[in-house]
Amino acid sequence: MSASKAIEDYLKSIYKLEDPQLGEKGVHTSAIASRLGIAQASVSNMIKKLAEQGYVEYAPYYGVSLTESGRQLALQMIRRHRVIEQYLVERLGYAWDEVDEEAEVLEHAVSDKLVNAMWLALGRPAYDPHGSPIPDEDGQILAQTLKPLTEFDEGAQVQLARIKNRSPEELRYLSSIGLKMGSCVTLKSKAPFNGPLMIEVGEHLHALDYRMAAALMVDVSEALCV
Amino acid sequence: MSASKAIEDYLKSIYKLEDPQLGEKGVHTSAIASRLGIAQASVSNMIKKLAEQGYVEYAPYYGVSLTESGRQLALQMIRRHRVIEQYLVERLGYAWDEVDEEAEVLEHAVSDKLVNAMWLALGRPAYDPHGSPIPDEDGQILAQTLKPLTEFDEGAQVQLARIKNRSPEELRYLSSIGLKMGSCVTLKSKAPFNGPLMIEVGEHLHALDYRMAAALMVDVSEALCV
DNA sequence: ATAAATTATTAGTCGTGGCTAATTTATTTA
DNA sequence: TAAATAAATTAGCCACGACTAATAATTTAT
Repeated sequence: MSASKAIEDYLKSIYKLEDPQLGEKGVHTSAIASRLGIAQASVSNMIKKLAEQGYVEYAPYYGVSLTESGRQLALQMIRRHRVIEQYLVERLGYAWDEVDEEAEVLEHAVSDKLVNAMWLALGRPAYDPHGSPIPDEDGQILAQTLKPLTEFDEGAQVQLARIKNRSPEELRYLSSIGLKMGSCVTLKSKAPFNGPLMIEVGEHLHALDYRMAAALMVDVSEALCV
Repeated sequence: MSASKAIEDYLKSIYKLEDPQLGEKGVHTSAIASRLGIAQASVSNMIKKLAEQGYVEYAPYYGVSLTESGRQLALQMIRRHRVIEQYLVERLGYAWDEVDEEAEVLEHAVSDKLVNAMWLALGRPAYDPHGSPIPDEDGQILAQTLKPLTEFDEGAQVQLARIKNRSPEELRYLSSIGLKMGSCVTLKSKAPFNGPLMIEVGEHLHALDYRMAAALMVDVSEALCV
């Protein structure tokens, strides 16, 4: 039998939570609960089931980690999500702030065959509309060497390569100031204490909240902008 | 709250069951059970819920019939299903025998917005890959004046306009003998007692089982073939 | 080292949507 | 008309995946 929507969502969440913290510790059930917006007790129960089915390993008070089988399933869901997003933008006129909601539902409904048909129709894209890499059919995912805009020094000229986890509203705002994938951004100044950044996008100056700037991932090899 | 997958499936089934028998009687719970492949007792319970929610009217031992709201929802599901099927064939290289299974799942996952985007991308098609009419956004559906091939006399030359409810295997067989939407078919002979029909499709002669022939809907205004 | 805070678990409940078995109601048929 | 058959319902069960409330275990801070 194939995994339920709930299981798919749990595995995807665990993957995303263990991704940044490089392997050191397991993912806490509380983190999963908060990410999925459900009660901790519900997570406890589900983790037990995931462990029984071989998707995760679990040690109480230490955390959860994905097994190979769990990681494969998580990556499959991420692939589905990102291919769908890219397809909606490229072929059905969606804007980048409209695709997440739709993909969140569709990823549980599409077959592998359909995902691959979309992926091929698009010419095997490597990235989704937010610049996130699309895992290939075997779950291989491109390692990106990106840094958040906030880590650059004043005066840096960089190219926008990816936007992480922003709400539709924030994405619309970023569009409205002219930002899109590949945009050239000049970092004019950084206010202290993680304050706002002043950035230049195509002749125009904008103040950007620190947390939003931290979601803008740009290429380390600067000066791709001409 | 929006309807669950189960409710959507029930309403679609009831719609399809009450469609041919023009309004006279209600749809029996046993018919619904057999169509959905579930137990009659389960249907009894669900019908109660559907009635509470205003989707159907129900009189025990008489039958179920859709209310206006139930009919709208059913037609919305049928529209989704058929738009998806047409999109898969036209834009993603699916064959007509492969689309039903995929659409059956996707119809519960796509938004109205996505269905309309697909429909517009296709140029507002009026029919799906099997020749079934696609309801418009308001649930209006084109009345077709088609008759099954079995009702024609020997010698009739007709054009294939629609194929009803055939399995993927049967659809593949029909493809393999050269039949597709719009194909010209000459009815050479009909064996008695609902026996097989001999038909000619592009110079080739084939014997066709009566029940399969009865699923081939052709245009009443014959001789569209040249 | 003990108190406080965090983390996790257990027990018991709920809604959804299936199931079987037993029963009731209608309809046929003999 | 009575018996057989068919159709529908009720009662009681199950799995899934959520919930709250109460409890237990582990860290962290004082």
